[in-house]
Amino acid sequence: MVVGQSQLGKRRRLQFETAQEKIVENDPGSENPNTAGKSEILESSCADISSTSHNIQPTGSTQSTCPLSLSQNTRNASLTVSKPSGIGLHLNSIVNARPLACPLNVSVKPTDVTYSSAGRKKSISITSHMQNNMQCTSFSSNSNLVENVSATSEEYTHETPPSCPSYNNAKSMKIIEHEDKFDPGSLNSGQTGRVDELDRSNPKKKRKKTESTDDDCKHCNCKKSKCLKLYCDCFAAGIYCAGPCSCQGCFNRPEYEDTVLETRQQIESRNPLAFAPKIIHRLTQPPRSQIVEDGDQLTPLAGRHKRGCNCKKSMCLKKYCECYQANVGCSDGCRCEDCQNIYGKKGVSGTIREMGMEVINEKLNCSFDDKMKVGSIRSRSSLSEFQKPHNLTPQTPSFQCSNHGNDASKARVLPGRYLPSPESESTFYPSYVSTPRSPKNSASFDMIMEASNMNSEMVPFGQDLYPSVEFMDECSPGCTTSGTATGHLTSMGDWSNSSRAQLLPPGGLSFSSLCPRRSSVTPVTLFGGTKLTDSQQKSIDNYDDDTPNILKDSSIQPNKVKVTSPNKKRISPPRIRLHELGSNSLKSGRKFILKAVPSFPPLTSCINSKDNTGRISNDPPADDTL
DNA sequence: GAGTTTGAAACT
DNA sequence: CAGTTTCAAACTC
Repeated sequence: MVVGQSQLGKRRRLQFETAQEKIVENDPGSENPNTAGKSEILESSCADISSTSHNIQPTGSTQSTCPLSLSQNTRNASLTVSKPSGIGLHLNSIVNARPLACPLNVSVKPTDVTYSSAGRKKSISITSHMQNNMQCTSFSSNSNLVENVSATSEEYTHETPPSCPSYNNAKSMKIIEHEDKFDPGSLNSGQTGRVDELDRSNPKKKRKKTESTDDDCKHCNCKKSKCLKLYCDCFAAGIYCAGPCSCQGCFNRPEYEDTVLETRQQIESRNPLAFAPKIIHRLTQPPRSQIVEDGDQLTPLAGRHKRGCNCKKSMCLKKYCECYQANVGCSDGCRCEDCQNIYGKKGVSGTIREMGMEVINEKLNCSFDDKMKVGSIRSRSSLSEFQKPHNLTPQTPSFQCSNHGNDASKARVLPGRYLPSPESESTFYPSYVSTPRSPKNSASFDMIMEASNMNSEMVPFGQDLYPSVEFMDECSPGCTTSGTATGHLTSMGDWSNSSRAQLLPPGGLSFSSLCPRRSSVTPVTLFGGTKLTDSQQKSIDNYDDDTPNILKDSSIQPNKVKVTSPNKKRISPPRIRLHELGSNSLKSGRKFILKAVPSFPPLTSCINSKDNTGRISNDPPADDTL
């Protein structure tokens, strides 16, 4: 068993978070002499876990795993996270930080979720299963994420930075108190951890080591930015600097959460999607023609860079190129010169997009509701299914509508598009955005991404960038395989009735970072079921530029389902590729958005057929017709 | 390990 | 919006 030091650092970071809980009660400024020892213990346990737990474990498992074992007070993983009050979940942190090679599989048992009090903090006992070499669960101190996970009662692959606590919300950040006081002016982040101190002396070594071990946890080496700019990988990823970092004068630390949040807001005010994932993955398996040879492997052009690169000299063949680094091909949006990106040269990806659009047109044959439902189901199932290695095999997904006799020809064409509420989706999307550094797993991961996300090439960016309503489905207990269905997203008021409700307090998720544009389920007619106009296409390419800031903040009130008036032109993702996942992946039905879209054309084939299959039968028919 | 190159981010 | 500067990662030696 080889445990990289970076991994140790990650573990330590986990330990950090848990330790912080205790520290908060005690003396935040004093170092706990026991911490190091605990850390070591934790590391050992983690190492054991990581070395042995490569398979996804049943959600029901109550054995504590690494992160949980970090808990100082309990055997079970007791992770105290603040209950966010509408503060943003920094999904990006999860997204970007996660290496493809080490997906974090976090399963949470709803029953394990408990609230310690009515206050902001709540204690959530979670059962976390590590997959591959995941060292820690990165809940980002964001209870929402945990909540969502719990709500799903479903194990899913959560792509998070293994060791880096994200500071999605200020409240949660406060929970995280480092065991030592940090002096931004004189210390670097490495000083926070004893375990890591040994590892941090040489950032470059660390970097190489990390690369060699597929350890993609963010670790910066900032000197001047104080880790408060996007230059800083940690900051950009929405995580605190910690163990592996060798930054100097770091303010990206829990102690300075106010500063961090303020800075973040400032940056977001400039660019609402500054913290959004840069790489947008495609939903479906690309055609053979879209697969490029990558050595012995075929690397699917699983996505593309959101904004595109601007390489001048690297020819997109080095990691200077963000596209290349992300293992995605360059697209027309790139301004690179002499592009030689092995994953796809500039201009090629445009073909993908065009193809996607055609598919969209073809697939828009299901009614909106059907699509949404299917999408929800698909997404849910996709998460559950794809998280399982055996399900990562590219299979021929079947569109649910078509599977049930709902051929495109039969299905009604519903030009409308719907924007899932940010609340519902943002929590997860980042989870599926991969980082490029683990090419060896990129294929499977991309599939996951594809399963969980709309093809960026095919849908407006505002859509595919985020998980969308479907993730609400993921979280919907009623739809989960675990059968802990309780909440119904259709009525947000039902939160209290379900574990999900408990987990997703009305208090609010803030997806400002991730879903600034999503207002809610909003029927739009932008795509009308026909070919996209140039402007429409352009909007796709510039999805992140037109998001009103207010949309970001609007998501702060999660308890309210943001039912956007149809007049509001939020482009919703055409769930065209939901079929790709295959009908068998459908676990149950959920009508989360139906009430939000009251005046929509009646559902028919897709859902009904789904009901016929007995998979989606729990929901009242009324919802379907809403 | 130091220095250089590179391109994103930030600034003007 | 374009040009410039700053920055840190990637890369080279």
